[in-house]
Amino acid sequence: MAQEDVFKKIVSHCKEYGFVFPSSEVYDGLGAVYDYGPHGVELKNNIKKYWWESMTLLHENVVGIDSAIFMHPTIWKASGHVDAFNDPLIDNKDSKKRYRADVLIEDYLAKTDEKIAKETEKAAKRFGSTFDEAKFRATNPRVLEQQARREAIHARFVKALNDSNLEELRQIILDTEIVCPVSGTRNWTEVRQFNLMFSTEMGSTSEGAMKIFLRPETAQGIFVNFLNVQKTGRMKLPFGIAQIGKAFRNEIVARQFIFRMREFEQMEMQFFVRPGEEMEWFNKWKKTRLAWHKALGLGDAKYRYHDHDKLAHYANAATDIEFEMPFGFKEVEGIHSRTDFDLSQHEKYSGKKMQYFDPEQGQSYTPYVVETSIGVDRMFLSIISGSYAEEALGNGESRVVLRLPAALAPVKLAILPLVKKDGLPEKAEEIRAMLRFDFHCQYDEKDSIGKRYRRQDAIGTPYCITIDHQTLEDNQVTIRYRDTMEQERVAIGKLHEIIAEKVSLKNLLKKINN
RNA sequence: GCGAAAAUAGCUCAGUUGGUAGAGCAUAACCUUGCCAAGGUUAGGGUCGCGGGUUCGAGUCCCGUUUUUCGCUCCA
Repeated sequence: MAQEDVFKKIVSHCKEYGFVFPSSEVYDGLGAVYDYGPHGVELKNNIKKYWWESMTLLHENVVGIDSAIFMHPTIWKASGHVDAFNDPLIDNKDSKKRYRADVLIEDYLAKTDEKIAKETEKAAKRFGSTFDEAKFRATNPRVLEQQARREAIHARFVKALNDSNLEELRQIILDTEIVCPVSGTRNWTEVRQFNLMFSTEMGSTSEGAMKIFLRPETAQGIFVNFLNVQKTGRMKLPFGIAQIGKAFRNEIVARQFIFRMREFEQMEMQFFVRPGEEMEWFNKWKKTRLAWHKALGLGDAKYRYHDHDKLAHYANAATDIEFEMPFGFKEVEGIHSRTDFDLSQHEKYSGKKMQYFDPEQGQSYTPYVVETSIGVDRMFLSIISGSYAEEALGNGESRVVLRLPAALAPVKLAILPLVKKDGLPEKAEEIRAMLRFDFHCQYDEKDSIGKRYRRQDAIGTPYCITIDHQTLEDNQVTIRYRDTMEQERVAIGKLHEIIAEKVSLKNLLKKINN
């Protein structure tokens, strides 16, 4: 089966079994926004719990916060998002390709520099040892002319960027006769600004309203609370702050189901370290985070690191943890060494000191930060894709099964009376009453037992408990395992202990800690 | 945002040169069976994504629009 078909089936499966629905579906949906259904929200909550406990239980020096989505607008100037999330874009009408207008002009400037350098190099060869490069550049008319032209364009470019003058950016592209690398034509559209941050207004009167942004990442809520947490929690470096929360990005292209959404949820941890020790911690967290993923047992081969060559403006090292989705290896988590960029920026913009006094070193400094940032929704998708299987059974039949890690499954066990008479439902109800406070149970007496097993397979329920006539005599039930379809007879009194051991998050957490 | 394709029941799909909307599975009720789905009877569920146009008549043809998929582009 082709990979795209598998992906389509997973999307259908998510809808059909109440994991994920398109948002506002009765109104034709809203682009790239999705809702989680009854089983979806359970799975998602379990994922978040697994992450949260791995951070806060396994690390004494990692604490949590929950910061507001609304934040002071200057935060986004300090973080660089106001600039970096505003890309001026231009399309070539012939090739239908889209480019960043500023990148096109930067490329042109770089090419001009190259030309001048080549010219100079050629001259150097001609003149040999008597060549004076500075003098050549200052006197050669061709070079002078090119240089002057370049400087003029550069000046206009910088001014246009500062003024956010989109028409001028387009005019520069026209004046420099930049052509589309693909079509080779100069048939350009207008330059348009794309703001990747959502904005709204705070304040109920129009004149008193302040434009504020919905956060495009949760990290800044941690940075601006760095000192609050450090001081009130008596935290000593190194330490981390963890947060789970919604973030919003007005993506130009948002696609591939819940992989790239406009409203999404992040689980981020910012780890504050002494300057100079960041690479050590970066490597440590790289390992720890991969172990967290692998502990789920979806298959080690489905994960890989992807180190960044081009680094973002704040980072001095960056790696993605990628998962093999049905549409290829895709980023699920990013681990970044963010240096002291964020804290320094907030110090600069707020005018407040963002430093830590290190008692051991007897001095203050701005900590460096190692970040782990994971998308809950991407994690959800990776787990569903990694668990989804269509299996042929020996008897010529087949089943669809979600091999979810037991600790994350939305329903932990199904309680099934073999027939709905002879006192079996009553006995089943007794067992349910005993287990319902500890495990998410589902009771089902409809249809044949085989059919009910398949229904549970489809939502990933790891264990089914079947009550039969013999149960009434010996107080034993059958426990049926989702993955192997094997059955075992156990005493009712032992059920709690057996299930608890199998579905506990503890066992996952122990795997990472080793 | 551009290009291409698609949209009919919860899911997967059929629907003839344009003539009053169908199947399988799923769901609900009852009967039957009882350890790996698809026995019987019955029921509910669709203004065919939405809006316009052509036509006596549109699920079907045309235009627009929304959503989805793929490619381009972007991706902290």
